[in-house]
Amino acid sequence: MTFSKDSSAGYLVNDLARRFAAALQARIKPIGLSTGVFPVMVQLWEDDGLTQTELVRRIGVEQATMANTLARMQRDGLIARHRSKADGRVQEIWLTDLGKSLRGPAIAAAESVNAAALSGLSPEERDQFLHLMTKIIRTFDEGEEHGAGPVGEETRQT
Amino acid sequence: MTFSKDSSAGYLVNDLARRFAAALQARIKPIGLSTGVFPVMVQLWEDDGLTQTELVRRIGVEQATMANTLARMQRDGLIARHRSKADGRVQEIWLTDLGKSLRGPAIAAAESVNAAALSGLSPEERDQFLHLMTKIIRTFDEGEEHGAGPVGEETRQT
DNA sequence: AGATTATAAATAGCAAGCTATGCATTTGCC
DNA sequence: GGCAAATGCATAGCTTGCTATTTATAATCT
Repeated sequence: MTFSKDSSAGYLVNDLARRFAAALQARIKPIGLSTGVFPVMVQLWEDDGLTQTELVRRIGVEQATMANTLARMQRDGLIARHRSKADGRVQEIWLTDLGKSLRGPAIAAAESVNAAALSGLSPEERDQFLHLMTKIIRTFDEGEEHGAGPVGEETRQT
Repeated sequence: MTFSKDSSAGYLVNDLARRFAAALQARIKPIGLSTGVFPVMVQLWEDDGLTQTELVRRIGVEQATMANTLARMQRDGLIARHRSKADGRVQEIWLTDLGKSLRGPAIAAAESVNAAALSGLSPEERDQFLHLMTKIIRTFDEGEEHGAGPVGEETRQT
């Protein structure tokens, strides 16, 4: 019984993710961004002044990961954090002028990566691909809902 | 102009990879394995005694990443490293008895993750999905061949 | 043979993900 | 009003990836 990496969805997804990340990194590093920072910027370009909790909710990363990412972003002059007057626990995240200015080139870079990566597929295949991924993500989400469903943890049938 | 994460291939692939990794981690952690170690084990179960360079070639991770992963694997008693007599620079990587013993459960875990993740797709859709990923990976590879092709670096058209 | 070049592996240092834990503030309840 | 529970962030410490550099051993080229 051989485990073939070329027919394992998990293996291929992981491989693909690393390639996408490397390609994006190559294109946005010159303008001072990185892959971890990118999704946060996307949200802030959409809605500036979000709280950390809201960013966590939208991006789906752990709170601690977000805290660290925001710290690097502040260090690099992309954002500023201001304590909320309404609630002393909350930090509001605001883009700096620098951060705002990167929107155009950054989005162009990401779209160019997507376009290049999918350039070997027909338009129908591209739709199929996005559709299948969305469907699989939904399956994962369902697993979580009913507390450890099919994807979460092994359904023990001892 | 809005960048929608739900229609960005890169965004979805990254999301999916994290979910696959988390699901695999949940299943193999109990037997003492982790996601980074898994691909190395798969190769060694196939061909024990490989060199680090050969593992790097087969798995497609950087040499430094492999060196660190192997160090952890040795620390955790999964492998042993022996200097080659033929070439004093080379380290041969051999599974310990513990390492060998994990093959069955580990592969079962990985296959169960794949099955669960794809459980919402029809058999045709699953084939499609694997096929599309393979095709995209090939596109990335072509990019590298002719030194910075479409996916590697931006074709500058100033 | 000796100097240079090439190759195998290790190490340093960073990013980005995770879990677990701690600290401060707010909310809710009596 | 005051205390317990909840909430928002930060910190510690780990894995897994990366680039760049260093060290040791072979190979190659006069």
